[in-house]
Amino acid sequence: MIDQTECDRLDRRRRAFIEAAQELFVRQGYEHTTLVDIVDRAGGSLATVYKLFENKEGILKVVVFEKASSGAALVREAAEKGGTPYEILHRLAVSFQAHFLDPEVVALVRIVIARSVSDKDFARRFFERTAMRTLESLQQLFTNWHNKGIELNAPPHILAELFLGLFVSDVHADAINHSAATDNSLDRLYARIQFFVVGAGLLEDKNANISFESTNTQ
Amino acid sequence: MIDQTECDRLDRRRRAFIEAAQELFVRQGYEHTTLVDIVDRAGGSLATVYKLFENKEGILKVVVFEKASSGAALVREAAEKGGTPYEILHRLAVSFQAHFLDPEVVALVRIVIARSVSDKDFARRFFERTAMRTLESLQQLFTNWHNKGIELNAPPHILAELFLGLFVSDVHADAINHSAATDNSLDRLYARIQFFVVGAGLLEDKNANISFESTNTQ
DNA sequence: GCGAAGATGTAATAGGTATTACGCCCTTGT
DNA sequence: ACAAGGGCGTAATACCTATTACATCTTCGC
Repeated sequence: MIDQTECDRLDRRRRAFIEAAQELFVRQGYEHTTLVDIVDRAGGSLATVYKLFENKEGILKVVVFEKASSGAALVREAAEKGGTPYEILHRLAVSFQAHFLDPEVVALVRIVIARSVSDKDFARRFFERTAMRTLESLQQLFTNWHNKGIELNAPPHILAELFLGLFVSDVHADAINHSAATDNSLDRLYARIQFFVVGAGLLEDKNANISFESTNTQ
Repeated sequence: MIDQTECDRLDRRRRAFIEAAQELFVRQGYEHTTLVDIVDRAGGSLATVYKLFENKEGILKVVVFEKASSGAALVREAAEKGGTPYEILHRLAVSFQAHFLDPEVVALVRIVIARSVSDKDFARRFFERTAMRTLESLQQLFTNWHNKGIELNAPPHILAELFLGLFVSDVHADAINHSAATDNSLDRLYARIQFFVVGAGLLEDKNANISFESTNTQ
């Protein structure tokens, strides 16, 4: 009865709905997007939306949790390449910056923020699947270094929070201000990495600890 | 015709509406608060709400912008008491922490966040009245120090952003996660101040730059 | 082609809420 | 005490949208 082609057809519809919903939620917010909007954009039928997602909130959950990912993989990748803590953090920062400034990620966070305000549980689950895992893996990274005898200026969990905070705060600002007031230049990124590394006590080469004029490129 | 008592009466109503609206917006969000909810809580009449605020959005704007304040005053206060940069920043951090963790401020930010997502202009105006002014005054503080010959590891505007970010990120987290996952202990605050001061290159006493075990109190 | 399972399009339902309209009643200054 | 202006309470309007119902059309194995 239900064979592969059936599944494919439904699945294509499903994907079309999800994509349309995501696009519209991002552009107008969840509350101001109607199911008819979604159907108009995705094609198909209202009845099918209800068959697939049960109700409007169902489609939101799928949109959000199908896309949500933690940064733990990025932490692992950066660590596996080896090098000094400075080098690893530098790589990680670049990769975090790329990840967290991806417009799709910002848009996703915007949706989640809007929803979280009136739905604690939604906020909690998203937080657990993303930031909390990233935090844990960062904390592990710092703990490993500490166990190897590398001195840190603060406990690993504090450093993990601070490091992730450098990027999450930008995402929040972007999401809330619609990227109005953010400077995402490389200069800024490097200055922040430098700042973090020095603050954490992870900079072996004290020469790099220089007055800021000399870091300007003009 | 319109005398003092008239004004007082209307004004009391106005305040009651604003207070009720704030309370309800905070608890259920702007979208899920009806004008009837507000009237039920504040007393008075729907007709009066429209007379005073024109429409629903009008009352939101008044609630938000009547309460919004920048942290510039806190920066000025902390700086005027004098002392080393370390001492000033420490004072400022404590005062920022108190300000930004005030439940009323968190709640206000929550309202603004929810609204900002679907109203760029609203977000921009709020940002300009609050964070931007605080940033400017922090930047001025760091610039003054730099002009006095104090070496900084990064340009003033980067440091200002980083310092404010330490607190704003907490407010955002609180607002979004409903204070679910935040640790607001003094230990954490002090570790963060220490981190910032070291990262910025503002710590004269290098002895304080110690491994974290020795800062634990057991 | 055929028939059934299921997708589609459309229309009806149902509930909610911003906004307006209007007559009553209380406050207030004289 | 009175007249009037203005807040009060309520009901009506108008619109929007989630959800359901249903009849029709497609698809696909056979």
